[in-house]
Amino acid sequence: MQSAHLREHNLSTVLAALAAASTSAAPISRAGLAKRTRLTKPTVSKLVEELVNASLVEEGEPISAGAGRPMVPLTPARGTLLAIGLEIAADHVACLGIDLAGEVLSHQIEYRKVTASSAEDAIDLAAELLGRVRAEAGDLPVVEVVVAVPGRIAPDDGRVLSAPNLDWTEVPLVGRLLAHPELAGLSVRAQNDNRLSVLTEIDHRPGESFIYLRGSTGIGGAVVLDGALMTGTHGWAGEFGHTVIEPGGATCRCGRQGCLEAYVSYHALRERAGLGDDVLIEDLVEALSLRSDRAEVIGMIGRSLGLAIANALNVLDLTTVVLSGYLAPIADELEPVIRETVEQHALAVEAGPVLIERSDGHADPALRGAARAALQPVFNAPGAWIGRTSPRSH
Amino acid sequence: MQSAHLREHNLSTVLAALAAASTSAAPISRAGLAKRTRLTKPTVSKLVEELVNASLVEEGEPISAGAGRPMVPLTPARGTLLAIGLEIAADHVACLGIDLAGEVLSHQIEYRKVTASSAEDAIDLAAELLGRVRAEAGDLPVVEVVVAVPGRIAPDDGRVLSAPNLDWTEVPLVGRLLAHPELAGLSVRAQNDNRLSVLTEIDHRPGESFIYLRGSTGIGGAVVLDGALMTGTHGWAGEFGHTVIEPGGATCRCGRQGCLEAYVSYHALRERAGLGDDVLIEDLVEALSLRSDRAEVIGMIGRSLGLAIANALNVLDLTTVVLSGYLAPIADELEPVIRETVEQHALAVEAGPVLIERSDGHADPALRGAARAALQPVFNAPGAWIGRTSPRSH
DNA sequence: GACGTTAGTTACGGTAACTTACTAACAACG
DNA sequence: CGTTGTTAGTAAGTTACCGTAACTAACGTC
Repeated sequence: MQSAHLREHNLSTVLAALAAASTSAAPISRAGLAKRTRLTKPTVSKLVEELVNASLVEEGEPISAGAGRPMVPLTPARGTLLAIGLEIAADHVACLGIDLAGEVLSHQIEYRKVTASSAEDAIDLAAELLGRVRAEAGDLPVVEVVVAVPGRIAPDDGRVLSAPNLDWTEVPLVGRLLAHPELAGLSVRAQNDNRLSVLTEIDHRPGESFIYLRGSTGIGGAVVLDGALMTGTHGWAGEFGHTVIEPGGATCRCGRQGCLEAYVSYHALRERAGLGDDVLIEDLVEALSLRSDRAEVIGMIGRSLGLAIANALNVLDLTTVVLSGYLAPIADELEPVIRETVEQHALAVEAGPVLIERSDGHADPALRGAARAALQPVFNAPGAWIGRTSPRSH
Repeated sequence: MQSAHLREHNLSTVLAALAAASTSAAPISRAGLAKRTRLTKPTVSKLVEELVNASLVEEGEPISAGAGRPMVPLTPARGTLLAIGLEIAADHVACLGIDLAGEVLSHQIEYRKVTASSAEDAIDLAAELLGRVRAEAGDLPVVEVVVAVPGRIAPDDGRVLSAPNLDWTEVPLVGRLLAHPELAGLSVRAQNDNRLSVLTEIDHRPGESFIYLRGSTGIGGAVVLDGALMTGTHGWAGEFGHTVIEPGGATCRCGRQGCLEAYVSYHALRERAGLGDDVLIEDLVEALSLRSDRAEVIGMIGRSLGLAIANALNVLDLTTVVLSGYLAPIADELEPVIRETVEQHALAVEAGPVLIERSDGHADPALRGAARAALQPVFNAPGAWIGRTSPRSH
């Protein structure tokens, strides 16, 4: 490491510690940061001074906590930078703008059916919504734009390889977005929606390691190691949907046999429950609850998930599973079935209990996660953003 | 990061780059290190000077390569520090002492059946062999001792939880070893033998990501991400042996059903081939090759492995698989079967070919890996070893 | 033997972080 | 109401690391 990078590294450390503290609990002081980062007080003061001058951090009113001089609370600056999340889903397009503090500066959503033929329209709409968000946020400097898509994305150029839910194949999403004037000169990335959803979960479980399973159209997911999202070669790590749970079993929409999704995807469940294709994902659970064979269906879902989870836990040696999406509302019922299956097959249980937990169901975690991801460059390299913020308004 | 750590960090960087260069190809010069580490020549010179003075690095005779001043080749110092690997296996106990250059300073091995009742004897023998190694190496300062055991080890205190191959359960291995005078004051760690074997493989594939599968008594393995061994919560990540490949299938020795090991472990194969339990692991492949149903057996192994591999590849999103142990000699025959199964089930194939490769069969990779692991502290924190080496002898 | 080239060193300067010692602002106590 | 103790934050000076620029060293080539 070169000495010039040392400052950058420490700036990043301080800003990250500051953000972590202010999301979790009470804001933190310079002295507190010094303790957490193991840097000295003068060093932290200098770094904080730099961050405050650059409008990346703001000081609050001094707070007295018992004896001693009151601390000056530090928080990520509000309203100085704009991070933008976009979401393209089967029935809507949305855009969310947040600032460094995670505060929502603007939220735009349009409900519209997105299909293969309307791909261009959806992309145009996304650009338009993004334009509205930028305007409503007061034309702040934009950190980055991250687009959530329910499909597979080529890591190099942001092409959507396939998004079954949208009926998209080979859509050059990022390229098309960049062609719009609203996005001129911006940095745009696309990501799988499930992988972005998990970012919201990571915020609530800093530094933890867990498997994340999300039921939406298919079964998506992610692997989180020590608070960091595992990527894999193509950025697809944690795609549990096509884990084989029964060799030669039911045929999956992907053409393979015995995939988890052949048993517990939205479509598989809908068909099994004898429901029409007009039942929304959100209503699937409720529709199931009306049926007499509910327990049986829950049991089937639980055993299928349990097998996939057990294998994943064996390979990864983790002990925590977080259920999200339409799995979250039935997590309590699924838990005993999954637990039984996991305990039959997973090795990790030898060392202690496996935790099967429910996600703290945030509204639209994918969109929020996309915006959070768009914030990341600032925390990774604060130095690059010094001098590029809008001066504080209030 | 504190400024004092910067030096340590750069020392580590330089030493690691130096070691990497000298294992792979021709030794490297100060100028070469400067290029690789992106530090400047004067900085590298200063750091190298420190390492040379500390007897961690040694200079060779200048080598002229075309025009310009000849370079001074730098290599990790030989015979100044001792890293010790121990191995406790079903039929032998061994000890290997190497120096920073990876050169073998002493190798001791005793063939003896190790079982539950002879656990104490085996540990005594290990300590004795270690004493011989230290003596033969000339009482050099010992970096660390790492013990390879074919079983599960508690990460906190080095207890062997279970080692089916040795018939051990709950053996306080590290504690017992430390009680011997030969190991007084040394740092001792225990590790699973398969996880240590993979270190030898990592040396040959620096920075790569792959799944490692090793056939010995059971099917062990490891997951390597960007050249780093994945640990998991208990240090068991990559234990593929008990991946479920057929729910409700054959009963495994672990008591579960449908495990991979229930189909392709040494015992399972031996029984299937109708061989007695006097066939050594090393001879298993040869014994199989004499049978008329060889192709069928290979097919069964390949399909079983393929399923486990496909699921692991799906979850981890990796594209390379390395086969080792008794799987290595039949890797060429297994490859087409595994490939077919993987292509039927794994998603990664959509993005390109999955590579199924054979390990560069080193002799006794577990023991060698243990010694390599025992070397690691020096590369991680060279500063701590400055002033603690034995002065060069030759 | 002058020149170009590559390896490595020397001298110097900038910068970041640490040490020490201070001031600031409060509570508790008598 | 001052004194004392405690915690937050600042100021000044020092240390140490690394980078820059310019050098020397040791070769091959023309």
